[in-house]
Amino acid sequence: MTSPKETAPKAPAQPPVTDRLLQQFTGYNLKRAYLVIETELHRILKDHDLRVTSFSALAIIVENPGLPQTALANALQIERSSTVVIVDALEGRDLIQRNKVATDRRAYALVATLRGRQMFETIAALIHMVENRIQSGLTDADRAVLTAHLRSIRDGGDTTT
Amino acid sequence: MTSPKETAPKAPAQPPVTDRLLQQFTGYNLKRAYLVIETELHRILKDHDLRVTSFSALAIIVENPGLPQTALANALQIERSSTVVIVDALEGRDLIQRNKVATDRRAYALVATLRGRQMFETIAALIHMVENRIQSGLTDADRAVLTAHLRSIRDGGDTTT
DNA sequence: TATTGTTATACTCTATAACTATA
DNA sequence: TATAGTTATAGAGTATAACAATA
Repeated sequence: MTSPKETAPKAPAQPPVTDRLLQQFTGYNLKRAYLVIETELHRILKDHDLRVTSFSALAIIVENPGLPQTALANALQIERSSTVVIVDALEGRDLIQRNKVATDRRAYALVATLRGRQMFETIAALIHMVENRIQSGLTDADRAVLTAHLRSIRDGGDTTT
Repeated sequence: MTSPKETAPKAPAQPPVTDRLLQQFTGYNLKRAYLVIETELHRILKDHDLRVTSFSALAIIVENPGLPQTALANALQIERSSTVVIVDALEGRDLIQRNKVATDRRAYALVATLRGRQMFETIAALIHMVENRIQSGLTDADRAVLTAHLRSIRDGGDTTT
């Protein structure tokens, strides 16, 4: 394998260079499949001036009204200090509010505004549409099998359901 | 749904906040499954002081000896100027070389050194092991189905093979 | 005039550490 | 003493723009 053809012919400029090896990996196929959805996700979020982290924050706040910033940081797996910027931005756009907590005057209770909930619902619907379109080549049975397999990989083997 | 329980109880600090919605998406399951492999990949690469982009660059150069930096930039989907830093680092560690091109004195022909090829092979073997371990819960048939499904998603529906 | 590689610079995202006000 | 949120700062990674050498 890998015959030493050290001499390069010309090398076209477009997308010629595919790395054969990486394509063998399931991880690579997984990534490529995920990238299809991620790209669509980015496109949708861009229309609403959100990045993935901001949208995740919004989603978490919508689904967990009243949580403090530290819990948000844990959920997003980022540092507390980094949430400040994100929360600032969401608050500045009137998508969420920092409410006072009666029992602990250090903490904030984060809640989504009506506007925030509406934007979240809108985006969620768009994502669902993308999902449906992308999965149009799969039957319901296929989809179930796929989900089971992904879960199996995620959990490190097993499942087989 | 989403009853307005705007009052927050206490909010535990650990990993309590799961966003129900995101978990419905296949894209999310895809991401979680991919993250399992990506995490392992990062761990392996860290041992060799490489990041994903650096390793991709090395892989591409190993598989396409002699390609110029512009082609590498295209393959990696980054700017030409950004390849300079990456190529500098790989060259500084004697993993690749910048060779002169007789026919075009502006360009370089990038080739991996023996050391670079060996490191690449070592890492590739480690990745294969991770793949095998992670897929241990899947039969060969399962794996084939999974790959077909991933391809289907990647190509935007169809395949059904 | 266009292209290869380079440099200088700026921008985005995140982490670290130090601070404040509470607890 | 510990914790919630904040600030200032630094770092990693990448893009943009201008440049020299060559085509």
